[in-house]
Amino acid sequence: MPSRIIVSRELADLLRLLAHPDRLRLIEELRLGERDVSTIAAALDLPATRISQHLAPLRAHRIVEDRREGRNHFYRLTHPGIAAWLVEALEFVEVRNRLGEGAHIEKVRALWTADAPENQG
Amino acid sequence: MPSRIIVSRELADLLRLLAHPDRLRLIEELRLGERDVSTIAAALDLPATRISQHLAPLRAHRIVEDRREGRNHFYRLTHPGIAAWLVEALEFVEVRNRLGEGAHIEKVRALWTADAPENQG
DNA sequence: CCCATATCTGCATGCATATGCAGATGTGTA
DNA sequence: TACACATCTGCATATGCATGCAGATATGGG
Repeated sequence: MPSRIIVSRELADLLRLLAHPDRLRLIEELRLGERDVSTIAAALDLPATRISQHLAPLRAHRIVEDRREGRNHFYRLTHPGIAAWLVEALEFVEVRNRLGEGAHIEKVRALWTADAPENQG
Repeated sequence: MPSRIIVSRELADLLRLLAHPDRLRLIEELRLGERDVSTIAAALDLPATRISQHLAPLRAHRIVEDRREGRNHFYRLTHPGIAAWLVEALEFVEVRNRLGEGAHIEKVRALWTADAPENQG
């Protein structure tokens, strides 16, 4: 099998893994720094079980790494740059959607780049 | 509904749209320049009907644009930069996969950046 | 040991997507 | 008009993922 096809599969796996609103918000939350499951759950207003379910595949694909401290599991982005990379994708979001929201995309994008990240290396 | 959630939805839609090996190869093919459906089908060794099916959602989300010339429909990337952006994602592909292929990721990545693109601007 | 907390894993249902194929649409040519 | 070519659209089946919930595991305190 040609390498080109292998690459496209791995890339597709990665994209599929990221292609969920909750997981994107989760990654955005981790951009602000290390967080435990309950804290993420509270920030995203979702049950902790759901967060754990989302974290499992992200952990398997090394998108996030975890560290245990007592009963809590702290998660962080393996590649902090992935958050910035995701924001760049807004460039390619359909124009109709941008205008439909009644707000400039730059404003919306600011929501993802604000909040003083701790680990933005 | 908070804008942050809206953004995560749109972004997830985009990622889901791209998260298919054939569509990624299709985009990579278009990076080389404008192509008609049959030419893409031949390059990817897939039936033209399948290519058309993949192009439909890409067209709907303005990832690609089309131009008709006689019986042929020529497609091109709306944002040529999306191809380079996708290549950057290889940075985040699980390390185990990289080593498992027995080849340096840089070599594989070269497959996606070679071939003298016409519209890489 | 018993219990509460924090998180993980497994399972069932429902929904979305991929695929293959048939048929429709549009275009060029005789 | 008839026909071939290029592409699109619609439909049926199968597969995969999301969700919600129950139960399992691990840790800390009494």
